[in-house]
Amino acid sequence: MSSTATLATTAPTHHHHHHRRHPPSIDRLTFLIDKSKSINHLLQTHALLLRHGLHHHPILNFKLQRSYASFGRLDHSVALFHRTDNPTVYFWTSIIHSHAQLGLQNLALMYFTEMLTNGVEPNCFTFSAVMKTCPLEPGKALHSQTIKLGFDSDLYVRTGLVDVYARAGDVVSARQLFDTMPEKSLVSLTAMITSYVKRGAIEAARKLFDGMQERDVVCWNVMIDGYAQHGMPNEALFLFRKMLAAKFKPNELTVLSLLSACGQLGALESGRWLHSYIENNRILVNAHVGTALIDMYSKCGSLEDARLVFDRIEEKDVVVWNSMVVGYAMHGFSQDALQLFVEMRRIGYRPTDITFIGVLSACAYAGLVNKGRAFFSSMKDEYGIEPKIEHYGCMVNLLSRAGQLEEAYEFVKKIKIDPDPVLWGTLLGACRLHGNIALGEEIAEFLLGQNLANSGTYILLSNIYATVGNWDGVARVRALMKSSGIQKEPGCSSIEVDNKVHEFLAGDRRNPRSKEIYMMIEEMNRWLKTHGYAPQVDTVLHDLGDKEKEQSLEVHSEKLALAFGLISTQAGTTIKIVKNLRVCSDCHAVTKLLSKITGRKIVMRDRNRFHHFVNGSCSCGDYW
DNA sequence: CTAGGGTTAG
Repeated sequence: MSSTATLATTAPTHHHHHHRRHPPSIDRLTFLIDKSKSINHLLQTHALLLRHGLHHHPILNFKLQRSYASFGRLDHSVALFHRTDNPTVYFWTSIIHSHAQLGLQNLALMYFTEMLTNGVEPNCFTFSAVMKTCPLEPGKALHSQTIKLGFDSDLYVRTGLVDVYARAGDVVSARQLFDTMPEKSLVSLTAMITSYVKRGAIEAARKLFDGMQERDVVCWNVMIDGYAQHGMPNEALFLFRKMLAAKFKPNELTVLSLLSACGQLGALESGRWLHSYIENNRILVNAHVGTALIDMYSKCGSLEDARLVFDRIEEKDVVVWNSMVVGYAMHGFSQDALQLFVEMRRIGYRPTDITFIGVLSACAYAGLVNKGRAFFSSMKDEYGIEPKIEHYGCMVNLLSRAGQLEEAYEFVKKIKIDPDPVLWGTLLGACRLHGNIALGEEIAEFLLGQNLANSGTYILLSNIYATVGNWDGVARVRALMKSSGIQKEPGCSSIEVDNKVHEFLAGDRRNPRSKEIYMMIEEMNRWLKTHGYAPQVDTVLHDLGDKEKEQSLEVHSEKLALAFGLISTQAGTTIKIVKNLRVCSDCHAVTKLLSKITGRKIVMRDRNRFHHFVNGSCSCGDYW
């Protein structure tokens, strides 16, 4: 007994030495390679092979190469391949697969071509490997080759082809290949669903999904993520509940999609629930999950939680840092954002274009014009990052917030990229804030002439006129909108109570507690009146009398959500509201006052930023 | 030896 024990605990090198004259069997070596737990294990087995002169054995060599690749050591894998004379089709396929897996598509294709040049016949496995992440053009060439060789009906090859066309956005060809498949599988169905989801054809995707005979976690993830990525976050959460009810076990990718959905909804309670789900189910909070959590907490208005997650992520990458910097910035906590930026550089992270989105918006919110300008030039000069339209957007914000509207305009005109509607919208918004009619009209006219105007353009222009009391202008815009059939995008505010997200449109009466909500609105109006508040009827676009205008303001979606928050949460609780558009100025003023009257902290997320209303004032400093 | 799923943004 004791001698057996000694043998088992002997170091591997000794063990091998002991067997020098009796080389380990091929089976034993195969086992060692396949069961390697670490790269070191593998290196030891490799040494063993060399010692016994077995390194030319085709199967062992092939398995060794595959194992190196799976540990992310493509360098070893490639070296081994190049040392092999006349590699078999298996070996070629494996080296192609290893490159494709890591997204090295050009190299994968290069090996494929080389293989053909060497007179080695590809098989179904080879085609399946090389098609992975292959672009459309070479994909089409592969397609005809498979037809010539009679492989195109093979389940795996065909699924690969569906995926090639799907990834290239050619959903028609993908569907045709899919429909004519001799046999379909869960995977091919998922590939087709993915194709629809990528184009935003969620209905079509859902139809296929609903018709599936069997499902697995991947297809659930694709469908849930489809909703999350296409502005239907509530549906994503809804489908997730179905997934749990159907007893499927969510994984890391599931929670990533759902955290994004919670962030979009501002659904803090659901987000917290997911966070505990992650912890209870041993899903590792790696950089990906960590980023998603930080983003969710920031967008749900809880920066404290975002920071806690940030501090606890062991292996932070630049994306993790970015999400925290951006989180601080969008809440207007500029100093924290900039401090974190300094810290990340000190540790040695290289900022990316996203980092500068955070840094520049932080400067804009804090009015740090010169600092922002300096960051903007350092982007290119110091870090070699070409500014994108988004960065110009930040600069326009920065300059116009500081009142340097003309300079912002000049800035936009000098941009080499074509300015887009969002950028012009930012500038137009600045004109509203500074009551600069002349520039506002110039921009709006330009946009109308270029056919770049959207409903936001009209609304902003009208708001500019309203700011300076130019009612003729307001009326003109209204007429223009009417004649060109432009509809205002409906404002929608949501609030999460008891794990459920409640959405409100203006004048909405769909909520079961509607009656109480409108009673609360009346109560709010009485409070406001006592405090001498006069509704900003002038900002109302519609052709209505003052009384009606007042009434239309009273039922803005923000106010309905706020009233619902007041009647359905404990006194003293922070109320968190998410709005799809910018906050209207009447609602902003009302919310400020109500934060004082009710003693509640109110956090409102609008399309661009957060407003923290506390005791009668807002963190945006009335500039948004 | 094979096929399908992902994080930060004006």
